[in-house]
Amino acid sequence: MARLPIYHRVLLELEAEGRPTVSSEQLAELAGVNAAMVRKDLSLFGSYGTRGVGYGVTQLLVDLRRELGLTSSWPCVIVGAGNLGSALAAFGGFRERGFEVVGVVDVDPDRIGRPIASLTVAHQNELERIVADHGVLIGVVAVPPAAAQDAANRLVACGVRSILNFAPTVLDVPDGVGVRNVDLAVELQILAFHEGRRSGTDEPVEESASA
Amino acid sequence: MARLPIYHRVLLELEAEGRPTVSSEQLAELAGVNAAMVRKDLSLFGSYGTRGVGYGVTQLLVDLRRELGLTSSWPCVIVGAGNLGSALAAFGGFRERGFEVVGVVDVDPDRIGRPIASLTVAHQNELERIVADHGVLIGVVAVPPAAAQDAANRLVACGVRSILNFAPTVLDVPDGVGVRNVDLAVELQILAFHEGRRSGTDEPVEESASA
DNA sequence: AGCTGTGAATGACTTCACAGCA
DNA sequence: TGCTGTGAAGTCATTCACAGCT
Repeated sequence: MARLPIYHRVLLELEAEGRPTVSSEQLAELAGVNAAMVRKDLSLFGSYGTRGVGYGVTQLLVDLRRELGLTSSWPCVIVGAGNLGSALAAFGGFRERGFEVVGVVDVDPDRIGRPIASLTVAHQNELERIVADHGVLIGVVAVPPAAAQDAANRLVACGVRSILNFAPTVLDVPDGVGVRNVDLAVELQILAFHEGRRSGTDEPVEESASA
Repeated sequence: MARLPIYHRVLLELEAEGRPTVSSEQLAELAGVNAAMVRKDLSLFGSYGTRGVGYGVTQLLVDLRRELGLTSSWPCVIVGAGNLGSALAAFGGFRERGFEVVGVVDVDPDRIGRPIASLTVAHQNELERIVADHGVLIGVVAVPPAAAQDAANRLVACGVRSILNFAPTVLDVPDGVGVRNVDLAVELQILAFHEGRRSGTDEPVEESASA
C-alpha cells in the first residue's frame, strides 16, 4: 500500500508531540484519507488497535516500521550531482525516515570532488565500489534523460534492485527490479489538467503523487 | 487521466525523431502501459486514429495539448529557494512541457537577491505582486514542513488554485483548490517496501508515482 | 459510549476480445 | 491484413454499515 508511508510520517509527528494514542478517524484526517481505509490498511498486517480507544502511537509506529522494512537504515546512492541530485543529497530529512545517502556520483569533472553535506561527489566509475561497500539496494537516477537508461543499467549491473527515477523517461529494466518515476513536469501537467476542468465547477481536488 | 502527460512526453520525442505515425502498441511500449489502455485513453477525447495505420504523431500531440490545457504556457511561482526550490527553478525542461517559472520567493535574507537561471529570488512579500502580474494559477511549495501550510495559505489567498507540494505535510486547503504531493522519502519507502516483499520472489515491479 | 475489525456493496480502473474500417 | 474503437468481463480499491470488544 502506498499510504503506509504517510501514516508513518504522521505518526512520527504524533509521537514527537507525545500523543499516546490515536483513533482511525484522527489518523485519517491527518493523512488526508478515509477512516475506514485507515482501519483496513492497518488490519492488513494484524490488528493492533484497541476498541473504544484507538491505536497506540508508539506500537503502531513499530509495526509500521517493520512492515515497511524500516527496521534499519537503507543505504542509497544518487547518480547525478546536478541541481536535483545535489538537492536530494543535501536533504537531511531522509535519515529519520529510514534512508541514508551513502554516495553521489557524476561524470562531470567540474562536479567530482565537490562536497555535498557530509559527502563528496565521486566519479561514476566508483559506483560499483560504493554499492558493494555499503550494500546499496536503492539507487536514485537524477541525470539528464539521455543518460538515464545508462545510469539504470549500471545500477542494475552492480546489483541495485530498486530505482527512483527523476529523469523524464521510461526506464527499461529486467524483471524483478523495481522502478518508481517522479517527473516534475508530469505533476504540473496533471494539476493543469484539473485546473482546466475546474473552470466553472468547484469540487474539492486533493490527491497525491502516490504520496 | 494521469497517463496523458506520459503520452505527451513520448510523443514529443517521436515528433523530434520525425516519426509521422505511431500505433497504440508502440505508444504503449514506450509509455510502459497496455495497448488497449492507450486506445481507451485516447478515445476519451474523440478518436483520432486511422485503422490499419495508427495515430498521426503531430495531430495527436495537438489534441493532447488541447486536452491537457497546454495550448499556452502556464506561469508558475516557486515558494522556497532552498536546494530543492533552486533545483526546480533552474530546471530548463519545463518550458517545452508547457510551464514557465515566473518567480521564486523566500524569506531568508541570504537567499533573496540570488540569481537562479534568468530569475532573481524575491522576498516572500512580493508573492502577491508576482502572482497578480503574471496571472499565476500554479504554485510550488518547496519550504520546510513547518512553513508549508503558511506558504499554501498565502498562495491560496492571492488566487492560486493548484499547488504542487514538496513538503512532507498534508496541506489543508479550501475546496476547489487542487493539491498534489511529492514526498521523496515516501517514494523511497514504497521502493523499500517492495524490496522487502521481493526477497525470494521475482515478479516485475514497474510503477509510477502517479506518473 | 466509543471505536475497531470486516463482510458486503459499490465504484473505478484494466484487460480481453472482437467487430469494423482502411 | 493491420490496427482502431468499444462493449463486456474481470480485477482491484474504496466506501458503507454494522457487529462486537473494552
